[in-house]
Amino acid sequence: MTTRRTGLREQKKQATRQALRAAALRLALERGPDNVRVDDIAEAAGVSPRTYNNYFSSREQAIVAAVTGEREARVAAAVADRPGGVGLADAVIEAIVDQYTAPGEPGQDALLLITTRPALRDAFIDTTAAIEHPLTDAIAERLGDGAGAGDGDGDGERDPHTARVLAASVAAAVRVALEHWLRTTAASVTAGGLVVPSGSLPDLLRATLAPLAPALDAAEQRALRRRRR
Amino acid sequence: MTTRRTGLREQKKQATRQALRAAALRLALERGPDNVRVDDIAEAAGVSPRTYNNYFSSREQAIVAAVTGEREARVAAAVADRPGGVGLADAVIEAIVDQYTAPGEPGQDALLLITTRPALRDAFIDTTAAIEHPLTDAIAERLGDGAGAGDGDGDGERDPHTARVLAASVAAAVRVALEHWLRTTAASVTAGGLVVPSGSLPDLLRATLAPLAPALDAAEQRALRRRRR
DNA sequence: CAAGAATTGTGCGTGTGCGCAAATTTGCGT
DNA sequence: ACGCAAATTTGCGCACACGCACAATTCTTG
Repeated sequence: MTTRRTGLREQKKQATRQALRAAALRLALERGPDNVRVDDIAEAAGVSPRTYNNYFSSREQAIVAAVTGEREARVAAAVADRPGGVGLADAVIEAIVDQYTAPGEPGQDALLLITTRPALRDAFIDTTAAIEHPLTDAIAERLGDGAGAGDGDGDGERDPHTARVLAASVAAAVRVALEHWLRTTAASVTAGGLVVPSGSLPDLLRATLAPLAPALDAAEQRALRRRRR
Repeated sequence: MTTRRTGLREQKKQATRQALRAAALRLALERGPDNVRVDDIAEAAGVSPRTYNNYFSSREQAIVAAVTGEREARVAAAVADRPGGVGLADAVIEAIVDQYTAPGEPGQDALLLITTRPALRDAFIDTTAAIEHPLTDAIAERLGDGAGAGDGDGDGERDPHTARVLAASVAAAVRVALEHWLRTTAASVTAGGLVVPSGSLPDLLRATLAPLAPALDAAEQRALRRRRR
């Protein structure tokens, strides 16, 4: 009811997407990421090279997607699941910290690979942009834009901008945090010789998102006041 | 003392960059943007195609750069020039409105061309990312991070994150505003048949940036309080 | 003023992104 | 069960982004 449009189509689609991600990561780990052609990935996944490009627009995207998974959807769900009692800022910040802290499946070697190669780091950072639209919907929901089931792109809401701006700002802040994290960890890797998994990524995320808390809470107060009217 | 590093080198560099921008826009206007190969642009600017790619990584970037110019530097300068009396939020918002309202040189036909073609619209939207770093420096300056002349990437400041996050958020908000503006104007163009230059872009920018004002002012208050200590 | 260092323009080759149109698969109505 | 419409895959082809090695020009230092 939520995401299935026809059932079998979407299922097969996700299957091939999954196969491509897995193949890309596996090959990138076996040989270096520079010794992997897109033809190899396509062949390993059992599809045509052209089909591969229908799913991912770059080789790095596929590799990174194997690690990030469906983080964007999980973030949105996490925001929606927080009880209404906590403030919007806390809800958003903690939801993000949760989703970016839970290592889930990513093997440490995959993360090392990503932090090492610049192209992969960039692709990993670009991933944060994907959380913007789901997060927009989640925030709009919490702000109580009562105007129906528009999926975020319609112009029917009371204030179309606030949710979008806040979501975009949060995504940008997360990107800033990841950039900083990748820079420092990369530096420490170069210096120490052994990988330092993190300088406490949760704390860094909280510190980076903190400046946005006033904006989030102010928007929530505005929404409450307007709704009460 | 500000931007010149060696003098003649930078001068020639800006000259070729300018030549490439101008050639790209001129050719894109004469023929359609789809009938312009990068070889043509390079030839019109008198450089090799390879050199062209040293300056712009896509054909659309070059065309759009002819219109946007050095907007990023002007935004930063505008923020820095506001008197210290006005709040940070007002300073940033009005500076941005000024720079995005002043049409400057862009001919209306060039703007029409950009709003029409999707690829050019995307490139135009991506331009907003460029204001992030200059804006970071300007905001950091206003927040009075007293720790020396670091150009924004050093870690020597008191709070390295706030300025970066705020600048990134502002850039993201501007991007949201431009996306909305381009969508609606494109729709009205399709509907009306004649181009509608804007539905008051300044007001749209102000409305889109408004949700960030609490964050900007809160950061300023924090900085003041910390500095007084 | 001369030699060295650094930066920029250039040619070449490779891998890749993507538009287009035909072929195949899937969903749905009857 | 069958056929029509929509969506997806695939092959083809072209233009392009980018790494690498090298030549030319400019800045620096003795």
